[in-house]
Amino acid sequence: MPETTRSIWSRPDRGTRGPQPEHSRAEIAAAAMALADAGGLEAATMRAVAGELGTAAASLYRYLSSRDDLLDLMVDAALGELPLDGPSSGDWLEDLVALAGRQLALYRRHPWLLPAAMRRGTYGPRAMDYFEYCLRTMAPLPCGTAAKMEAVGVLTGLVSLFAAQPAAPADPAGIFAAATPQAHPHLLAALTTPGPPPEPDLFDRLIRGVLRGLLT
Amino acid sequence: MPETTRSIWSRPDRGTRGPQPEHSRAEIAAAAMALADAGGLEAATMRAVAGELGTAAASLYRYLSSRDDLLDLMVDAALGELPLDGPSSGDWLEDLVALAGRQLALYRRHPWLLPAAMRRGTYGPRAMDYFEYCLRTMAPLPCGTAAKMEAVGVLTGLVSLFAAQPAAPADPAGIFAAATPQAHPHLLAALTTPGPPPEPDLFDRLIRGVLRGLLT
DNA sequence: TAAAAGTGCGAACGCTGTTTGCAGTTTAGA
DNA sequence: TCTAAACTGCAAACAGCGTTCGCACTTTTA
Repeated sequence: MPETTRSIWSRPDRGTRGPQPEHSRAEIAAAAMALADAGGLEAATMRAVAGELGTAAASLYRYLSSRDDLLDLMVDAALGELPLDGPSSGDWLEDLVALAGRQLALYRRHPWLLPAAMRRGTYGPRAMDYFEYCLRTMAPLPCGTAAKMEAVGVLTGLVSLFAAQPAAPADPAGIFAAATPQAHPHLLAALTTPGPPPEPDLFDRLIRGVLRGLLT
Repeated sequence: MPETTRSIWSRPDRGTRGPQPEHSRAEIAAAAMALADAGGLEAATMRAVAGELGTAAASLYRYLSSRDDLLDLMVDAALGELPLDGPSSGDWLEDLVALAGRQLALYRRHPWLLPAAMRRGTYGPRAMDYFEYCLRTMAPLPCGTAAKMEAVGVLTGLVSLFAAQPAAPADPAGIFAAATPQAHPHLLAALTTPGPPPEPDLFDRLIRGVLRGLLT
């Protein structure tokens, strides 16, 4: 058995001795992503992934040492869909805001990505490319590196925050069904008052404001 | 069997007919919280909670219709530890910043609370008290109610963001162990450059700035 | 050519949430 | 007062999960 070191990224994907493996980490990750896209993260069971690949569950443990490894692989593969090689606008703030938008779209496209990425193991190669891109974009700024890393953390955190909310908010009257006029007068008033709809570009405004406040 | 309606909050905790139940929802939630505090959320299994109460796993289904109900109960009970009856300072911003600080401490005290609260079912009574408190605090502001609800969402989101990060950040050199000088020069430079430590009151500053920007 | 290392996998293990069926208990209505 | 309905507690089982074991087979190394 392959010695079970900390993360899958520090293990070679295969040895040199035995027969050529019939599958690859990328193939396994792709099969698991397809299952999770269709039925959520809990649909990507070891047995289901193996079935998708035409093999048996136990065989997956030749490629992974645990299901956590599978989730790490899925997160990394999904991050690979985030384009980082577009042309730079020359404005660091515009580039970061655009990146956040693409990242939010990615999280919306793969709803399983947020819970899978939150069980923070070590970062995979794609996550390191992401950090590298952010730091390169912020290179001209005179801030310290600690502040920049903090800013990246807040950036991804804000994306996660918006990704956790559904794109179209559910009916609040249903969610707060048990609100009582005695105990929750303000809440009930807020639910019944129509009021103007919120501005739709909250995400961009928030990202811009927070990054500007953090880095200048 | 109790008809399995949407959430546990819309079901009566017991009928009027049979013998008096030997336990209560509050007792069950307390036992589950103790287990989760000690061994994480996955330690609060139905069997373990039942064992803590000196009963059998199947008996819990007289009080809950699923484990999701148990988690809803735990989240609500934990939110009950958040004091909302303190004196108001008269300054809405100060009150909300103080609330955020107490909330962050709560999430740190119960690390299982964040993942448990993120699987958004409907809100429990304690969550509605929380919303009510926020809206009451923001009552003097001239903003629309939609903007205020948005601000509350961003507030709890920022708390979640900081709660997800460990209090003492882990060694970055270990997390980014696979960074290579060719592909990640900025990242490696950021890791080796000592630089000044980040200011410790990032949380308060961020909350204050975001709320001010969102509500004025 | 023998040994070492790797691969695929059927079968099992321990654990999980949940359901079923039954015996005992309390209340509601005639 | 008495029967029927509703409720409680729970042993036992079920289906599914991640994971391990042992074995036959294949490829590379020395």
